[in-house]
Amino acid sequence: MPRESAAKVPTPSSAISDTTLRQFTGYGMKRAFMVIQADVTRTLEPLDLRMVTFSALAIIGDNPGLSQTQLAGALAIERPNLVVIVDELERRDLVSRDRVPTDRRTYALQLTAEGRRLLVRATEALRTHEIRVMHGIGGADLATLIGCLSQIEAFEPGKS
Amino acid sequence: MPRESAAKVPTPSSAISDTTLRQFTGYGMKRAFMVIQADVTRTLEPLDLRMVTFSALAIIGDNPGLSQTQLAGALAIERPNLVVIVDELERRDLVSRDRVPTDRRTYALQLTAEGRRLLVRATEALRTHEIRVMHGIGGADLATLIGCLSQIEAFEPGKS
DNA sequence: TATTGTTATACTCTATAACTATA
DNA sequence: TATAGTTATAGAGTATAACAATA
Repeated sequence: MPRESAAKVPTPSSAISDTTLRQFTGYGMKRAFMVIQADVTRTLEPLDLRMVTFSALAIIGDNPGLSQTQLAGALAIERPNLVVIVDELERRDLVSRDRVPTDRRTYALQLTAEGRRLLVRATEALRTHEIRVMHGIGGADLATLIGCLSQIEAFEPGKS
Repeated sequence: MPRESAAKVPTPSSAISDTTLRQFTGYGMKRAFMVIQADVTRTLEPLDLRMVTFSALAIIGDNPGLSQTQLAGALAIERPNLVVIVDELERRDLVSRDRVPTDRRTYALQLTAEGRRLLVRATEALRTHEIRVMHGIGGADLATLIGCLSQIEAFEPGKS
């Protein structure tokens, strides 16, 4: 890949090199994730959902009755920030906050019927879109990709 | 994976399921990227660099003389937000803003000698850390991973 | 008229401390 | 005393409009 112009001259028009960053898989992950994120945002927009509100619905759907602290942990966000999210979902009648008799400090979160319907619609829309994004990737490669991601996610700074 | 408790009872202690989200490769990418991001942040901290300031140094190093508009494009951030970043790098004497005689509106960005030294140190530190994070992934799988990421990055909403 | 860098500003996300009510 | 949810607030990060200098 020869340099066409002398050193210290700005690259002709807009062909900027990122060779140094490209050596890092983490950089490729960021670039790829930005594409996915943009597609997810676009897909959820007509349903008036953001990535985090969709994720909240999905986690509540998988764990009916869980507490806000547990949900915050699953979403990896701070409890204070979760409050406004659950506020919005409750206001839109997608989620209910039910008092727990055995511990009146906590709420048991549930999807409402409308919450369940919206979760199903959003999940199907995202599945369709993800297939398009991953379209060029073969089945075996996709399995390898998922395995690699799990491996990375399992990394702990302390070990090794 | 049988449910141990009756429906609508909070999950015992803290074993929250994310089955619905796990079907999406994008979710796995986000989780994996969060781990990488945390490691990168920790690695760059002693060098007083953030992800974005390191990336700026790397792009300037690969494209000496480029303009701030070009750098903003390469980093995918808005021009106004880049100004404060370049301000900081210039104040720390890592980057120079040189006037271009042929177009006195633009600056030609260059790494200083100290900027080059810091870039090398940071790149080596990150390389070591990335090897640890990717440690469990075989060579062939890593190549597949990188290929998949490129494929995803190349996705365009319009096509297909 | 268009573009580069800049300022001001606003909006979202995220993070922390402190409060209340319960345990 | 400790915990769940909440409030207030501050700090990042990100986005847009508008300006001065220059083309």
